Amino acid sequence: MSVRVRFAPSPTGYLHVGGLRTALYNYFFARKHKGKLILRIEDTDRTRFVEGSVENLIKTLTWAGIEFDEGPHVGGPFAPYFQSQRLDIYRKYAEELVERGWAYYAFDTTEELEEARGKNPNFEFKYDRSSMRNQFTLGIDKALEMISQGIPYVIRLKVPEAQEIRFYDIIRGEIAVNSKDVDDQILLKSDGYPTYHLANVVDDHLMEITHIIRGEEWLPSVPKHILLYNAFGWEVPKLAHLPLLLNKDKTKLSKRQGDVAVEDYIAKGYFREAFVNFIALLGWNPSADREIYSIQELIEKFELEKVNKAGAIFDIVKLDAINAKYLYSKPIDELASEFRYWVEKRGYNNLSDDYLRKVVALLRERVKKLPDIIDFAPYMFERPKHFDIEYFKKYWNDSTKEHLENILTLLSRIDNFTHQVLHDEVVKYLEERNLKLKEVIHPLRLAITGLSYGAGMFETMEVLGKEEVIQRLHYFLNNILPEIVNESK
RNA sequence: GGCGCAUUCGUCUAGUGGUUAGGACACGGCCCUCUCAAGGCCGCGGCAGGGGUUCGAAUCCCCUAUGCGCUACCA
Repeated sequence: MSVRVRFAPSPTGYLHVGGLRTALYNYFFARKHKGKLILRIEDTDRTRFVEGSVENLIKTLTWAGIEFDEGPHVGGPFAPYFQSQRLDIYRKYAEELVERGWAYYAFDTTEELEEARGKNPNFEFKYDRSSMRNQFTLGIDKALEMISQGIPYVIRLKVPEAQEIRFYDIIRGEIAVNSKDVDDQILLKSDGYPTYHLANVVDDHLMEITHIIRGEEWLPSVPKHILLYNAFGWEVPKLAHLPLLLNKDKTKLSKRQGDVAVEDYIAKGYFREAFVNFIALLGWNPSADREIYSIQELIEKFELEKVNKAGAIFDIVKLDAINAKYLYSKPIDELASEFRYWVEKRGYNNLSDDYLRKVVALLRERVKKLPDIIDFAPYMFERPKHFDIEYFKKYWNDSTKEHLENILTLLSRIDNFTHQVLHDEVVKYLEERNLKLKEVIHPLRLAITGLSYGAGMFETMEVLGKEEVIQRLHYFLNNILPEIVNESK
């Protein structure tokens, strides 16, 4: 039997990083086993629907490199997979359950339920079939009459009194729950929409899903699903409940404690390969001593059996480290063209491809993300406005000004403005006076960049170019230096 | 409260009865060095606790603790 798996998000806004990982594992599993990956939109809660989120979801999933075989915008025998467009199907199955005695009509209003719940503080509420308003207490004739009169009703699952429900989870092994702890779950809401449980079971069966790979938060509801599969006489798909992604404080990863939308990380400038790589390794690891994998390798190595049981904390420091590894190893040309996007976003237009290539080549080892280069080395994009006064104090002495002036003259005579030539000429100048490079290189850095850190100074000057370097030195000596001398007193 | 799941360095993890418990990130030190990085070397640091089973347990069983999840006409 060929593998068929699905990713079934709710269109409530954006793609959550936990959702991305679930999607990724489903994708890996499908590709590895040459199966199909289906996208199904679980939009059965009309109150939570956010306009445009489906498009957003698909866009982000595509960014991550996930391709679907069936579902919205893909086509296929079941397309479009919007649960909101399949209401009649769920209703039909819910009615069938009622007819066969596995479910029943109930008429309790929200207020009545709230009141009943109020009597049982601390979440001890369990729907009491024998005292609430439903077809058993009212009588089936009365119930049908009420329905025909248009009185709102729901269909609830008739959970057996005390029956042990066992199931096997690929990641967690054997799990047993007693049905006495399972509530009479609503299957069909009064607005005619199904709840997750019904829609999910019906669709997974109809769409011939072989493996359900989803988050651990669904584990407690598996018994309800098993009951449904049994009631319909359907085979239960293989189950695999993924460990949760956690905040630093080990609670379920959520907003308010950092960014949880994949789009936020795209906006920050993480590479898709790095982000996917990082997310994929949260809860699963193909080996002991490696952490950089291409999507193709992740697919080849993926094994559900090796997925961890415990939740994993989403640590952005590790993400930065992985992103940096990609930054150091990607081809310069690719980086440069991507860098143009970030640079122009900051308003720096008219920079040549060649210049961007050089800037990236020089600075990528010093930052974690491509756009970070702009903040790390702003002097590559505009002349420094601020000068680090502490840095000035540390390396400046009485003869420094004279040396800088001499070096300025020296530089203006160099035609082959490469870092090697610059280095040799400056060192020669210093050696003639028995001076060390560090006595002048720092003031030079301050004058040209304003900062105390950055790439090699000669390399930096080469990239900036002769004209720019000379102008900056001039400007510094004439306009800035008197100011800082004053200031540092 | 009930039910369920989980627990290896700070973090991500390797490990499936015999290992000096391995790696990566972070952190600290050294080297390199014009600064900042990168890189190299070294270091710090862990099997939640208690009982068993066994010649032998991070690995198997039980209990405890802790954490998390679920407990909606939300998914």
